[in-house]
Amino acid sequence: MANDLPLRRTKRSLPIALLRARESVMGPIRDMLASSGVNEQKWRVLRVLQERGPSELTQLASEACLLLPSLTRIARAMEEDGLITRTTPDDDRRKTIAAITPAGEALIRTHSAQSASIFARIERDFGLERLESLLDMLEALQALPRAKD
Amino acid sequence: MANDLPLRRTKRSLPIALLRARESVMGPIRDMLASSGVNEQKWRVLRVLQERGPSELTQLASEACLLLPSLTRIARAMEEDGLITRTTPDDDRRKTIAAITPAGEALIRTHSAQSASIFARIERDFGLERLESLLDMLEALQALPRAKD
DNA sequence: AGCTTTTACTTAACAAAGCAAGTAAACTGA
DNA sequence: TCAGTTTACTTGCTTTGTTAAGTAAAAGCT
Repeated sequence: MANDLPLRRTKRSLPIALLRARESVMGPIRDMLASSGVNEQKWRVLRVLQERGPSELTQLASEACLLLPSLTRIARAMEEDGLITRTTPDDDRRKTIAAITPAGEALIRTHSAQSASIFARIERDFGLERLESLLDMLEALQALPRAKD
Repeated sequence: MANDLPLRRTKRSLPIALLRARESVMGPIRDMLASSGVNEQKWRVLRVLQERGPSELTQLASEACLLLPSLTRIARAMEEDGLITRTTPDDDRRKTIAAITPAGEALIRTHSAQSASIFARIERDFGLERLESLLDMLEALQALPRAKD
């Protein structure tokens, strides 16, 4: 119905901009983790478990931005590496509760200074106010009602 | 050095916010494409070729946010599907030039109204000014100097 | 010209993403 | 109580991401 598409003139693509920004932010983190046997996804899982405490896999997947099939496999590997535990609660044996282990917490501690410095750098170069504003917008974007086809 | 980490109190994570925002934006597009045999990546390749015209694979990969090995496979599949052509220019036979075919353009046309309406919806719900501002910030974030470890 | 380096991809190998289908436990309603 | 549904995962399969190694053409150096 619009006789002029929004993308036509500016050529700026939101999906591409999000991809590139993500790559910029996660690149240094990937580098940081490269030596320690955990990847970005496992790092996210550890961080969520540390902050939220023991969690059901569905909730954990949602908070770590992983699909359940991915988390199933990642969690198994992390349990084998001793970074997390998985237990089935007696009151509902469909569920699996994941929890971080001392080894997992140690791994986070190992990298916490470096991780903090990466984000401090972004905060400094990008500007704290601007960063807060960006986070606000990203959250708002995410909260937008989903279009139905 | 900071005695209070920026992430501590707010708990807002830029990587996660970027992931979630991307999922919000791309979800509807993935749904739209689901029926037509092309995925998100192939869609990006088609869009770039349509906008920029015939392109070398390296440049195309960079603009479509793909690594070259991924693009190699995707381009082969798309050529087999008749969506693009690949030619080797005589003046530099290392290169491969990809170009969109009429069938590829037709596929874009098939979805252009729906795609436009998805972005129009975002523009309306999110606000045009805010969206422009978000794009500015994402570009600035991406342009930040990369931290060296 | 002949040798090395650089450029532009391709191939290979393996982990991870994404979708669909499967399983098993809990719930729900006759 | 028992079939049907929902919930919470798990498994299987294909494609993609990622790193490393390989190939072939062009460019640069002597």
